[in-house]
Amino acid sequence: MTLAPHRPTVAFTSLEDAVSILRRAGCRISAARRVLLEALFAADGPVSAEHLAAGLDGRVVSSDLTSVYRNLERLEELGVVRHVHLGHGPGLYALAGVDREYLVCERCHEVRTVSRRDLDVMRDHIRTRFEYEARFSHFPIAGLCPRCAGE
Amino acid sequence: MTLAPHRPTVAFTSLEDAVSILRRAGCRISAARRVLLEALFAADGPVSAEHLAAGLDGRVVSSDLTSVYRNLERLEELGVVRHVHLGHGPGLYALAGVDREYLVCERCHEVRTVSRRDLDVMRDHIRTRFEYEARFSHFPIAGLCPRCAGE
DNA sequence: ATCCCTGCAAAATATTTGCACTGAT
DNA sequence: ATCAGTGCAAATATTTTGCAGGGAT
Repeated sequence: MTLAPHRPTVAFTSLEDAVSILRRAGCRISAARRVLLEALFAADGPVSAEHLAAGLDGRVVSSDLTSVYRNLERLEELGVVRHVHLGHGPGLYALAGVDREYLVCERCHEVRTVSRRDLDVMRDHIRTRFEYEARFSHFPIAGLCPRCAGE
Repeated sequence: MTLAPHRPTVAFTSLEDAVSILRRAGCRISAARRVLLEALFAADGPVSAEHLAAGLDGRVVSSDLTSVYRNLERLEELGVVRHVHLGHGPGLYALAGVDREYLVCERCHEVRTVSRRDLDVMRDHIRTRFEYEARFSHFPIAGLCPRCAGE
């Protein structure tokens, strides 16, 4: 039972920046990799490997699922990609650079996006209280959204 | 992609209390169910369905995995059982009554158990800031433990 | 020319469903 | 006697691994 290892996020904003990171790491720039990066840049939220491989419903070219998994793993090692578990479905992947963390309602499954800064108070508290460096980008904060909490 | 619905936890301390809850819900008390409850009471932490079905390494009698899954689901609906995702492995089940929440290190995979009260400040903060009723019993707080944070 | 990476197939892991039978009520 | 629940088999969902061939360097 492994968790995604905590990787430092590398700064990059364009697809070509991401390509440079791959090059610097000694990776080859295959068509499959470029397409995957295109898909990740085109996605507007965290998406499953399956969805990425399918080409985000035709928005980008589709590709082989196994390669998508392998390349997501590689990109995650390089700090270019992250994945989050928003529920019981497949892991959802996104560019590591995006400043988003998540609150998920366990009743209506609404996903609320907040910026990293919004959870800094919590991280500070956990650091002080437990000496833990909390990361809310792999598991969301689950609970009840305002509407569901009020029944 | 579903999350475990947020169920109120019922108060119970003994196996017979749990059996009563099942009875009150109109459930039959089969051997499989009694054995599963025995296993849950015997477990000293969250355990996988597989481990429960295998009889916790011989500590209780083993049973059929499918029935274990079905009964865990039922017990979870009744608020007797909860499951938590401590990493990428199978979901881990425990009696809902136990006062435990988890911090998990993403580097060394150490699992630190804290009591619900220890995370109340966080819950209060999230309630005030986001109007969310956070629950840390389904997803742990992931991050880096003191040792791994210090490299 | 090298060998990293691909794409297919197959395996592995985790969980759910179908179905005929059995045992709790 | 009823029918909820069981236990087996099979299906499903997600992810990983093996391997032969192909493309980036």
